[in-house]
Amino acid sequence: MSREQTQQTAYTIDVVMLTPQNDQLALLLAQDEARSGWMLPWEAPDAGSTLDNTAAAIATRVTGTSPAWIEQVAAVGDGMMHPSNAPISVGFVAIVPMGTPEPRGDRFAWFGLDAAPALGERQQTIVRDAVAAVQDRMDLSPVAFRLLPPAFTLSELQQMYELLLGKRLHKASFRRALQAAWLVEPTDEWRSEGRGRPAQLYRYAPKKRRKGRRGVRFDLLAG
Amino acid sequence: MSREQTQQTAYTIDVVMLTPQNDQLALLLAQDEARSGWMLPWEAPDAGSTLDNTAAAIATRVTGTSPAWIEQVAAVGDGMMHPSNAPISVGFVAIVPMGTPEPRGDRFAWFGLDAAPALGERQQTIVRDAVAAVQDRMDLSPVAFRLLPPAFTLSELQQMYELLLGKRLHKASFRRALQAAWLVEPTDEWRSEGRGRPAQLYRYAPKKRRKGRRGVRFDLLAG
DNA sequence: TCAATAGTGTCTGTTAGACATTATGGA
DNA sequence: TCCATAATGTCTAACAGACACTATTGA
Repeated sequence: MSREQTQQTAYTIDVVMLTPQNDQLALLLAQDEARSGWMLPWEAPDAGSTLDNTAAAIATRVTGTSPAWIEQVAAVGDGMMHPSNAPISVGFVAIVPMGTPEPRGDRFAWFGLDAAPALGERQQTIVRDAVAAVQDRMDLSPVAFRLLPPAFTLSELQQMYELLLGKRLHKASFRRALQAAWLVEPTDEWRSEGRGRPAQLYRYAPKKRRKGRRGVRFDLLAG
Repeated sequence: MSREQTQQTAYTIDVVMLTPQNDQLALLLAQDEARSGWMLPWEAPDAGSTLDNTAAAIATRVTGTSPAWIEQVAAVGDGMMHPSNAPISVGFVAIVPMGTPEPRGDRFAWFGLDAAPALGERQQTIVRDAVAAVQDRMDLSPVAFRLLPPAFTLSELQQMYELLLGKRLHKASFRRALQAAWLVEPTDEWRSEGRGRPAQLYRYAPKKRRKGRRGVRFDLLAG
């Protein structure tokens, strides 16, 4: 993120770091001294690193821990404002385990997704696409499990899915689907959480690989 | 695609153009004189154009007609060979209506996907991702309809879907799903295609918008 | 007539979602 | 005791896929 060179850089890598916080997603932003505002952490790439490596390095350096998941979202191009003067930026989403300590210094801070300050046009686009990408690709990747401690209750797991997907799920259906997918196994521990019946703890233990979804769906096709 | 400047360009836009041809997907390649081989059509961007506009312009110029669908696939980065010396390339997929005439000159040619000559590492990655992107996003976009003439038989439509998705579909289920989605309406014309009972012609006429797919699926989650 | 393709009806297994019920703790 | 939460069972509607059957043409 150094802007020592006033030189035009070829492109930047911008990372949208998300973490569960207070039952919603929080976004990590960096201070933009030049504009006395906030921005996504970004970097001009090192020659020789792959895009993914560079993005992962940014996430790791800023949060002090490895992201649970990181994936490219899209390249966003010209005609949009960006803290750099690079003609394009490649956006990444990273999901950071909950409870990650506040990033060092006051140059970074977490913001609730709804309470985040306005960003430049290009970074705003990247954030919007990043959240959509998480929700689209969630069910192809066991991200949720890496955001939880090794032992968790099924309610916690469901809440994590709901947070990442941005919608409520049906409890019985959720558990049936979990069981059918052979993803978790029960431990012999139970946890009492205030009121109500204690919940059994489970651990992530994928056993089977299922064939992809069947059939055709014409959902949303009418456009 | 001009390589007049030996200068390093910031990035390139590479377009994977696909069209139905002989019951399989065909890929449009350009001659690479410098390497006496073939390559994806690519271009260094104009300042001021968006990525999408540049990609669409490439597709239109090369094929002489507007693509039926075009979408960004991904940016592919460092450490991979590319006809340019740009550090990254942004890949796009374009679907071109069938029956598009051969591109002008002998600098371009269509190749069946399986019969295409080997490309550089980076472009090979882009082609692989492009085909996967078509198959992933097909059911969110009415691409298939734009590849067919305004009036078509349901068998033709199904074959188009099978071609784009790369898998066989069940006839009765396909038609039921079509009907449920209110996407087509019958005309009063019929077409006799050699043997067998003539098929009724349909036209694309989306009427309803359906809610997204429901529930959670944990398919493929065990990884 | 036979072969080939279009189009439809019926059955079955699966599953999402709704709802109800039991289980088990804390207040 | 009442309340809150966990966990599970049952019912229904929707739907994918299999299969069979009818319809209508060309050879």
